[in-house]
Order: sequence, then C-alpha cells, then structure tokens
Amino acid sequence: MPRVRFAPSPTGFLHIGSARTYIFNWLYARHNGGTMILRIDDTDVGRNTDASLTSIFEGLRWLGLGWDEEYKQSDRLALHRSVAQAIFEKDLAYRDFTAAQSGDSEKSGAQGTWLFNAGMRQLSREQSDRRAAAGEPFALRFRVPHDRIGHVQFSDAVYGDQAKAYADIEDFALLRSDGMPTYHLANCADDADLRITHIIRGQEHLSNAFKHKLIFDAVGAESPTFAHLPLLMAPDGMKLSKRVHGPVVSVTTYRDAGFLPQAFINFLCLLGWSPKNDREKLSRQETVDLFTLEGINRANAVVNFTEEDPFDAKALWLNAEHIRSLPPNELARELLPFAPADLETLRKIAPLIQERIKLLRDVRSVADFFFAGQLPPYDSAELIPKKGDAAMAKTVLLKAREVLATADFSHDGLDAALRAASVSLGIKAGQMFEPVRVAVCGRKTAPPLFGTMEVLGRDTCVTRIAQAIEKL
RNA sequence: GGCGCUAUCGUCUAAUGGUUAGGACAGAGCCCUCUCAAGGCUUAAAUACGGGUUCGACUCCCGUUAGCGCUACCA
Repeated sequence: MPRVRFAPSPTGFLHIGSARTYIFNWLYARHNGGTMILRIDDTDVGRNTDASLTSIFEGLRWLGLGWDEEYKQSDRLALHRSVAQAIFEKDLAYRDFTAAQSGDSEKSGAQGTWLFNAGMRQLSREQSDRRAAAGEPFALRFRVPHDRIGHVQFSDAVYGDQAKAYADIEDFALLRSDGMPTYHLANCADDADLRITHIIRGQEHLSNAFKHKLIFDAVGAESPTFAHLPLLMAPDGMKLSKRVHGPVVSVTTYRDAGFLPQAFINFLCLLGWSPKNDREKLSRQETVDLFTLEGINRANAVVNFTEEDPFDAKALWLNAEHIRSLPPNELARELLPFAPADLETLRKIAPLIQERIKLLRDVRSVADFFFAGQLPPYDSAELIPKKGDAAMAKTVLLKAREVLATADFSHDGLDAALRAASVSLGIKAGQMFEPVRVAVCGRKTAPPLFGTMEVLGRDTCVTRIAQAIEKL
C-alpha cells in the first residue's frame, strides 16, 4: 500500500504549484488505493505564520481532495533529535562550532562548491564534547564521505537514474545551533517514521534527494521512491513564486474568481502530466483512473498569466467546459455565493447563462439585469435597431408593449408574438428584437431574448419597455 | 563558479527509430443564428544549433547554446 505525503511549510499562502503537488500525491494515492498524508513542515519557526496555515487549509478544503492522516512537524521534535543523535553516535555527523554565515555569502563566486568549514570535521570527540558542554553553540552537520570514490544514487520515477559524487555534496546541516532540526533532517526522519513509500514533490528538491538518500541510509531506513515533478514557471521564465508573482498564483484567487474545483484540478493536472490520449477535460474519477507517474513529463511548464489577465486561457476554457457540463440546478447552487439572488431565481437563470460564462463570478456581469430592480442608465441610441432610426425604435417598442400586455409569457409564446409583431410592422425580426432586448436588458449583448423575458416576467418587461419609450 | 535537470507550434502537450510531426487553448476566416455565446468547418503556427550512430533520427550518443534548480544553521 503506497503512503504519500504533501508537506507544505506554512510560510506563505498556498500557491498553485503546491496545489499541483498535493493533487499529484492525492491522485497517486487514490489510483493505487494508498494513503494520503498531510504534514505541516513548520520547523522554520521564524517564518511560520497563522495566516499561511489558514490559507493552506482553506485551499485544500476547497479542492475537496481529502487526506487520511495529518501531522505537524513541530510536534515531532523529539523524534528528529533522536534521529540526529543516532546519526551523531555513528559518527556520521559532527558538531560545527562555526558561527552561521550571514547574508548572501561570497561562495557563489567561488571556484567550486563549499563542502565544510575548516577544522570542524576533524575535531576529536573529546574536544567536541568539551566545547559543547561549555555551552558553545554548534550546528550538527552530516559527515559526507568526501574521500570515498563513488556516488550517491537512486532512481527517480520521473527523471530516471540519478547519481552524484560524494565529493560534490557539502556537509549539510542536520540541526541548527538553536537545536531545531533543518528541513533535511526533519523531512527524512518523518518520512521514515511515517513509512512514506513515495516522495512526490517539486523538482527543486531533485538535488536535495541525494542528501536525503544519505540520511535514509545513515539511519538504516529503506529509501522511499522519489518522483520529482517539473516546475511551474511564470511567463517571465521564472519559477512561480508567491513573493514575486503575488496573488495571481494563489489558490484562493482562483476560488474567489469562480473556478470550479474540478476545473482547477483538471488544469493543474495537465501542466506536467498527460493522459497521452488527447483527453483534456477530465472528471475527478477519470483523472484518478488515468493517473500514473509514467505520464509525468520532465520539462517545466509555463502558466500563462499576465497582470491584466491573471488566468491562463486554458484554465478559463476548462472552467467553462466544466460549467457547461453541470446540471443547471447544480450550477445554480455554485452560483449562489457569486450572485445577489436566491437559489430559486438562479435555477431559472442558470440555463440562460450556462454557456456564456467562463467564471462563476461572470454571473454578475452577464446576468446583472436579472438582479437589478432598476436598470442602470444606458445610451438611448442603443435602442435603435440596425438599418433603422429612432422612429423605428419607438414604433417597435410601442408595438411590443401592446403585444406583451396579453402575450403568453413563455419562450414559445413570446417568440410567436414578437415575430408576428415584426411581420405586422413590416420589418425584419432582428429589428424587432433588438430594441426590445436593449429595453429589457439594458444592452445589446445578452442571453437569448425569449428565455430572458420569460424569467423576467411580464411586469418587469413591460415596465422596462415603457421606460425605454420615455427615453426616445 | 560547481553540481544536477531540461529543450516539439505563442502556451499546454502527442508521436515501439519509419506519420503529410497529431490534439487542445489562444489567433485569423467562414457557416449557423434574435444579439452574445455555444457548436461546426477552414487556416496559420514547432522538433534550439552542430556533429555522429543508422538504410532511416523529434526519438539514441557527443558537443554547443539557452533556460531552470540546488549550491543557507529556508523549505
């Protein structure tokens, strides 16, 4: 039984890259009948915030992909320290009394990789114990066997065989001088303890995986299978980041704009993974059925957003697709938080706007005239039909008012009545409908006229037409 | 700088070494039509570059270039 985990650190809002990582883990678990674990990696006390914790839970709850077990790393410090101690006892780690580097260091300009701080590796145990006992602060570093010829190696489920020479891996820290575990240690200690079988995470960790392999080996734990995911990039070519790209990459931005969770999930899945059969629009169950690690590709994927347009066109299209395939009553329910109307009204409106909105929030602009008691002001020139003039508009509206007073107010009844009216006026049907549409909706582009009028009802329609006549 | 990873239309992607390099979104055009959509049809658009290997390379190998990641007592 596979056991997978999503391990966010609560240092910022949940962004779409993290959401995708969660989704892939969840999909893998569900496809294989495994266990999905949520673990909050909160060992960086200084950067943790409650707001981001809230954001993570809110985002995940919205996705609606539940997890089976939940942990918090800060509850597990004793485990981390005991693992560190065990590694130290085996002499696979040593105390480093060098003060922490401050700021961005010079080493990026150096000739090679920094491997360790001089003098600390070969400190005798006695010396080390003495200085520690004297209260001198130290970091605990992993003793990478630099002198050994050979490589750390593992096979990544996505990127294939990986190898890195011992000589190229620096003595990374396990424990900070304040005694807190580093990411590497806490991460591996927990993964081993929770018996994680597959680590599915962003490719930024591919290089870290060598260190992790070293830790797993040091504690005698079987190394989980690694599956690294290609990164999500911004159109500017940079890795997606909360810091530089802001709320456009926040999950809640998508939620608040009116994405359906499944559409959002669908979009994210297609970034870096393909079902290989040209399928694009997928239901949750289809995605679970189709998902495999083999379908994941290796190249980074760009999320095409801009400042003016925060959403990738494909995401929008997928959302529209999912909206269109919803039963109207369900769409009405989804619309409820976005529209100033009750469910009953929305049920009537939903079929009219279903194929006209890309985001749930579009209901406010597309169906505004259903909600407003009084139409917002519009230019009376709008009432003039194609190849017509103000006089024609007036004639049309007068006739419409007359006909509508008694017409059967159903789609077909209205269709018949208004077409008949256009015939009796000797004008084209379109010239008849246009002024009526503007009078009733307040603008030229709107959902189909008869269905709209049916929902609006006789009183509202007749009143609005009368008001339009006033304007002419 | 070192190490690692990657490279197919603008974007997401497909292609047991043999296809006219396919699909989708976005773009353009046409049709349908009471407007707007939706739908249908058409169109434009790609294998980063250079070498190999092979009868044959998007596919395998090498190099170049470019991008990304890691190189912290962040994760």
